[in-house]
Formats: sequence, C-alpha cells, structure tokens
Amino acid sequence: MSLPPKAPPKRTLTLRDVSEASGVSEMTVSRVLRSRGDVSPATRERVLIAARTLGYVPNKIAGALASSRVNLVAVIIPSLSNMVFPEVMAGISATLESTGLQPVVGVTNYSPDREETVLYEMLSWRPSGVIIAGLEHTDAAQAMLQNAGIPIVEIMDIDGTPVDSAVGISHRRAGRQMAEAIIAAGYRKIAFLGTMMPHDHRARKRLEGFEEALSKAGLTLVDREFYNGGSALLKGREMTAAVLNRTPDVDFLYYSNDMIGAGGLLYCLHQGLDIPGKIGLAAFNGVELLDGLPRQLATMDACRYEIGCRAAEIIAAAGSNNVVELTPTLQRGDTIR
Amino acid sequence: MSLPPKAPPKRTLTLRDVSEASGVSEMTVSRVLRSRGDVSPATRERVLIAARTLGYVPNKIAGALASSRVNLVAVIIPSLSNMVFPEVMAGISATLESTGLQPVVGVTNYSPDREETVLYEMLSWRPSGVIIAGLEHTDAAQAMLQNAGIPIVEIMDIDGTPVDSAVGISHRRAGRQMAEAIIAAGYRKIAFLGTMMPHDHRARKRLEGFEEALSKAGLTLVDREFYNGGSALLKGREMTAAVLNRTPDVDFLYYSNDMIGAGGLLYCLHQGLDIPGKIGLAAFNGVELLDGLPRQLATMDACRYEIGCRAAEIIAAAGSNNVVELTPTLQRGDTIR
DNA sequence: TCGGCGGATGTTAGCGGTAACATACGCAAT
DNA sequence: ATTGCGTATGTTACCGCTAACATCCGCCGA
Repeated sequence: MSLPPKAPPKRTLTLRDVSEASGVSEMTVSRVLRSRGDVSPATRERVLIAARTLGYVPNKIAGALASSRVNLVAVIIPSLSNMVFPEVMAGISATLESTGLQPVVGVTNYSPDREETVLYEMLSWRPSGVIIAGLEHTDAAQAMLQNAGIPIVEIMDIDGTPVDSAVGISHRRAGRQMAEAIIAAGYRKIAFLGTMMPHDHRARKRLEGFEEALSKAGLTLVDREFYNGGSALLKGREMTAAVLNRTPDVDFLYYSNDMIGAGGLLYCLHQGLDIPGKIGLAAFNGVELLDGLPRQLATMDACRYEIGCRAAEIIAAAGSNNVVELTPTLQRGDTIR
Repeated sequence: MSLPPKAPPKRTLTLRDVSEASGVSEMTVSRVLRSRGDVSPATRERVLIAARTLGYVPNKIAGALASSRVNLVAVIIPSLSNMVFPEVMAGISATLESTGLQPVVGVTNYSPDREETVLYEMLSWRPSGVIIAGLEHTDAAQAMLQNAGIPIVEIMDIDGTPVDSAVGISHRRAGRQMAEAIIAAGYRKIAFLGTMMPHDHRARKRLEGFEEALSKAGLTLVDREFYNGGSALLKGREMTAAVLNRTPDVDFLYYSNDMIGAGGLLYCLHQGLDIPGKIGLAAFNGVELLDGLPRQLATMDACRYEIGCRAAEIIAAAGSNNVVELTPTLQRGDTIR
C-alpha cells in the first residue's frame, strides 16, 4: 500500500470522501469495499485506488448498525495468566480465522459479578455469538445469555446444564479416573493440593470426582492443602513441603493443576525422594511446560485447543443446543508407578 | 436482578420498548440509562425497573454511531502464550478499569502482515486509542496509526521512533547491561541462546546491545543457538545440551527469555554443573515462574505490568507524544558469581 | 398578577453505512 | 425498431441511538 500523500486529515474519512474522489456513488464504493454485488472492473479499480490513497478505513459501527451484522464473537474467560486459556483462545482464533468472525476477549478473574458485567458490556456490542467458560453464572448473566438470541457456547465443563451449547470435558469424571489410576497403582495415603478459589468450579468438580472414587475404594484423603494467588510453581513447592512435613507417610500427591504439580515435582526431586516408588504425583491440564521438566509429571490433558476449535465451529455454524463431550486422556508420565 | 417474566422475545429490544413500557420518551430512557442530564427520581426508578424487567441491553453500536464516542481501546500484541503479554494486559486492564474504557485484544503471532490486518480491523471500530507492541510496523500500518487521529502508544520498546507515544525499556541497553555484569563477574566464554523469530525485534535488540558490550570488552560470542516454536522449557534444555556439547569450555549462557533460561538451568543442575562457579546463566523478563525454580536464575525485569499501566494512563488522558522510558532492574539471582 | 427561570421531558435531525428497490444502458432476439 | 433482459449504478429509507434544541410546567420575586 502507498502512504497517503497529504498530511493527517483533520476529519475522519467517510464513504462520501471516497465516493467524491472516485466519482461514483457511496453505494458503489460500499459495494466495492465489501466485494458485494456487481461492479465493473474499471470502477472497482478506481474506487480501490481512491480508498487506498485517502487511507480510508471503513466504519464498522455504521456498517454493523445498518446491516445488523457484527462479525464479533465474545469470548469470556476467567484468566489469561494460567496457560490454559491462551490455548483455548488459539483454537478459537484458528477456527474463526477462515470465517470472517473475530474473537473479542473479556476476562473475569473468576469473579461472577465481573463476569456479569463483562457479558453485559459485550452483549451491548451485539456479537454474533458468545463463548463463555463454565456453566455457572449469576442469575442475571444466565438470563442475558438466554435472551441474547445468538449462539452461546459454554466451554471447558459439561457437568451441568448448558444454556445453549456446551463443549468440554467432565471434570468430575477426570477426577474419578485419576483416582482410579492412582489406587490401581497401589497408592493408599493420598493427599490433595489445590486452589482455594471458591469460583473455580472445575477444580472443585475434579476434587469431588476424585474423592468419590476414593471413597468407593474405602479411602479418604489423608491430607489437603490449599493456596491462593502467587507464583504457582513456588506455591507448589511450599505446599508440598507443608504436606510432606505434616503427613510424612503420604504416598501420593494429587495437584489441581500442572503448575503447582511441577513445583511439587521439582521439590520432591530436590529432596531426593523416590518417585514414583515411594511417592507418586499427578496433576491436571497437560500444559506444554511439563515437557521441559526433568521428569514427566502424570497429568490429564484437558483438550484445551480442541475445545476452542469445537466451540468456534458451533458459533460459525450458528448452531444451537449442541453438547460436545471431549474425553481427556490420562498421561501417566514417570510419576505413577 | 430479576429474571424476565416472559419467554425469549423474538425481536431484540430497543429503547422504544423500554420507552413504551415505562411511559416516557426514548430520550428520557436514554438519559436514565446513561445517567446523563436531569431526570426525576420517580421517572428514573420507573425506567430502570422497566429496563430490568424486559432484560434490555443497550445497543452500543447505535450509541457509538450517534455520539461518535467508543469506549474501546485496541491492544495489539504478538502473543498471549509467553507470559509476558498477559502481564502487560493486567496492567492495562487494571488502569483502564476506573475510566470506563475497555481493552480489546488482538494477537498478531509476530507477523507484520497479520498486525496490519488486525490493526485495520480494530481501527474500523473507531476505538478511543491504540496500544500496540513494538515500534516496527509495515508502512501501511504506520500510515494507519498516523492518520487514526487517536492516541497511539507503542509499548515494550523505546529504541526507535514512535508514531505518537511510547512506553517501554531500551532493550539494547538491557542487553548491554547484562553483558557488562557478566563480564564484570569474570566470565569470558559467553554463548547466546535465543529465538529465531525474525520479527522479535526486542530480542534482536537485546542481542545487539549484548554483543556491542562484549566487543567493547574485546570479546565475541563463543557460540549461539536458535530455536523456533515448541515448548520453550524443553527447547531450553535441548539448546543448552547442544551448546555444552559443541563448546565444552563455554562459561556463560545468555538466554533471550526466561523460559528457555529455566529449561537450561534445570538441565545444568541435572548435569551437576557448578553454577555459578564453573558456568553462569542469565535470561530476560523476570517472569513469576522463576521464583519456583530450585535456583534463582539471573534475569532482568522487563517492567511489564508497569508498561501496561503507563500506556493505559496515556490513552485515558488522551495524551499524545509522550515517551516513557522505564529502567529494568538486573536481578542477579544465584547464577552469576 | 405576570414575566422569568430552571428542572424535567419531548422533538428533530442526523451519525455512516447498507438493504431494497429503482433506473439506465447495451445488446440479442424478434 | 421494439421488446426484453441482465449488468452496472443510483436513490431512498432506515438501523438504534444521542446532541442539540424546543417545550412545558411550577414556582419565585417584583
């Protein structure tokens, strides 16, 4: 593209400017710029040159209002900083890329009220769809989703009743499966280390499933430790130290996420503990980071990228009422015997 | 909030619906919902109840078009997955929170063309400001920024000429400082391990500064190793192994980012190398993750959160032509003697 | 009693595009 | 030449909201 020839124009450009510069009506310019309808090659060329020369950028606000079509997809997630949502985003972006739809991210910090606010804010831009993490929302948020009249996809979790569509895994089942694998491997004194966030429903459900499977085997957690904020890797070390100290005969540590699991693993290795002989470890998510650790931590892949893809597909197809359950795979790594 | 009493309405609601439901003009409803102008408490109450009962969500598209005011700030960054930008985002969000402005993120994956596209897309929503990573853009992008007529803040880097405002650090200087510290500590056989991405200008500038300081001390890099994609932690291990193998007498490893540095550190520790005696390590960014490592890796804090804050402040104040240089602090950790 | 004034509310005219329909034109078939 | 039709372009009427101005009303002071 060539640079505009004249100094920064005072007024922002409109279709009319391009129209005047190219000697055709605004409508024709509009058609050219959207490649809609028949326009002769000559005119098209003339218009494109004029638009480019002026540095015209269409006003989507006006366009959206007139056509009541908005190419935005609202994506509402709790956090960007824990590695899991960026990967979901990647799946969404990749899938949306070819559809002309554009994801717009809102972050809630695991606060239901903030989620409600963010949702309201985003809905007021009349997006073509909403992708929102989790099945738990405030009543008002639930109502807004209900009435939005656009495709809604609740992602990550399917243990509950979706408003419209849902794509995710059963965290309860994931917890259960992990417990079963641990028990089958012969571990008996099992501790849980996880987040304290009251609104991390998925971590909660995993723990519930985990404990359910334990109790079915006649076991209960021998210890549990919670944290809240801070460097997850460091917290993992600290929590692990605390548990080992408090419950020296513990033989398995189940972490609610990979980061603290990684911290725990590093700590145990540093202590020279016999892994997985004397003590086993497992976590959840299957983040890429684990590949770089000295030992492969057992974990369960949460299908994050695929969740993003499937959710985006539903939105792109303007689908409704689909429930897609993905099945996470247990990766035993080297920390379960 | 109470749930709407009737089933999902077919047509999306407008001001007129609320106006009819509350018996006042659309204008008054508009005033109430925006808390603008004088409205009697009684009317206000009546309108609010009607809006809430119907589940009305204002149409910002129409509002923005009519008022030519848009409370959006475009934030354009290369990636979400490397821990540095989420922290910048956090600073931006926190600062914008109180201003009524809302960040909207676009991701470029370090592709200049994609950056141009994303920028065009975002400008077409007529945001109140743009925060964009880096000083290097395509000519067309540069022109768009120039002509946008809104505050532009280029972040992260200040080694160059900003379009409008800039907030960041001098990466060239950061590289130089690190080199000086390393040389002062007595290391002489220094290797560089970093990204190959041709468009990561900041990593490039750090390396340039680094080499500049080396050569001033009469030194040159004894080895260099590049990577591209994949798990950074793992790549760090692999690259470190490669360098140690190829150049056994290397006595310092300078990494272009913390993740690969952490991988390298873990590898060296596992090999039982004498750190920092026989070999030293340093990286860049100061990510939180480092706190959880067995040894504190030397690094340089990139002031990410503060960059976000300062950039957002400039946008919120509709400022122009500010250049804010932040000074990163060297954290020596335990890996430089 | 009346003008005037300020608070509360209504009316009008767009914002910058696009849908839908109208028109103009060239050319083949009749 | 006339009809007819498809292609290229123009005209008109909004989309849903808000700025700006108009109106209405009650109350005060002169």
